[in-house]
Amino acid sequence: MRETAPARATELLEWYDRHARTMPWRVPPAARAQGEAPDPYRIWLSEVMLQQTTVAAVTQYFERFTARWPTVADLAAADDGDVMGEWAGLGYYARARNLLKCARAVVADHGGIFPADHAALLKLPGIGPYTAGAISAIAFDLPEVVVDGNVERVMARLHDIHTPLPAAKPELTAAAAALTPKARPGDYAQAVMDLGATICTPRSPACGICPWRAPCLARANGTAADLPRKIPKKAKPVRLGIAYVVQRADGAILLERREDRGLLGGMLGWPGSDWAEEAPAPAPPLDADWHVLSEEARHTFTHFHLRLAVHVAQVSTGANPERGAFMALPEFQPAQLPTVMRKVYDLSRGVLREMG
DNA sequence: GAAACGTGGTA
DNA sequence: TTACCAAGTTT
Repeated sequence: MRETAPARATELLEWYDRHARTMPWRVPPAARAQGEAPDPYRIWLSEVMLQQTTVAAVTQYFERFTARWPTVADLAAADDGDVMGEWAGLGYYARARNLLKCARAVVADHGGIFPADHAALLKLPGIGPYTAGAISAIAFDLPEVVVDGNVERVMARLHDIHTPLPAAKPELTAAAAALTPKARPGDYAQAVMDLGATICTPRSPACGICPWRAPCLARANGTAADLPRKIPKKAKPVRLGIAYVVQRADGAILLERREDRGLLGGMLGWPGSDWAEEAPAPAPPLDADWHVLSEEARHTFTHFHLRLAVHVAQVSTGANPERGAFMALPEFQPAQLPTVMRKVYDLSRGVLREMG
């Protein structure tokens, strides 16, 4: 093991001043130096969207949300279904449910003003240790230790830590705490994350142009690309199910709102079976002449692969389903469906056209 | 501590 | 095609 000089926050801040990425919610370092402060609502919204989600995916959702709901009070007053529909496609839908709960708590308990304090933020729905620190640091420039996946990777490499995650978390947090400066903590937090996203990347890190290449132990020892170590993930089982797509003669579509918990909770979807490793017996929502599509809808979730048989029927205007409710065509927006449900719809469109 | 919880991009 | 990965939180 070689020796290196310790890393310093100032080296990273100088790099950030020249290379900060542009994001719709971000106040760039030059503007911040002029005294411009970020909007805590926009920082909170972006941070919740960015949980386990890339900047590229978040940006368009962020623009739509803030155009439709410019303030936390606007969001708190929104219809639940509208918010879930706007979130559709972004994933981890508990975030959207907690987003609404949090907005309403900020209005009801904090006068519509986000608290700056880490402990107060942590009590709000959907805000955990990382997001509380990020809001406190970025929106209020408080010297919080902000540890996300980027920071864990950067610290593991800087100190050549081989302990696998998540056991390494306390060690990596301590390393991050030792580097967090009292000056410009908001810019510093964003700088480490930008570094992790653009230079100290998971695969093929660009060590040659890294502002911390001199102090980096993993760079010196040639281990950067192998860090951080992680516990291997379990294999995903396959689950099977049936989705029922029903169109009424007037064009209306049969949908149901899923329960406010668990997988895809609160989202619109097709009536259907449970999803299990055993193929389900058909249990259609109404009697009809069902057409079974030759192609299944395939989708992979966090912890299982899903194969959905798609059953399609056209019914008369007087049809009375046991489940779900008909939605008129102008109101039905496929973009408001979670991706797996949109895949089912896309497969059904050809048959629906033939029937209608 | 471990599992549940989405999706799209990339190798 | 498969597997890994991304600005985590909740139970």
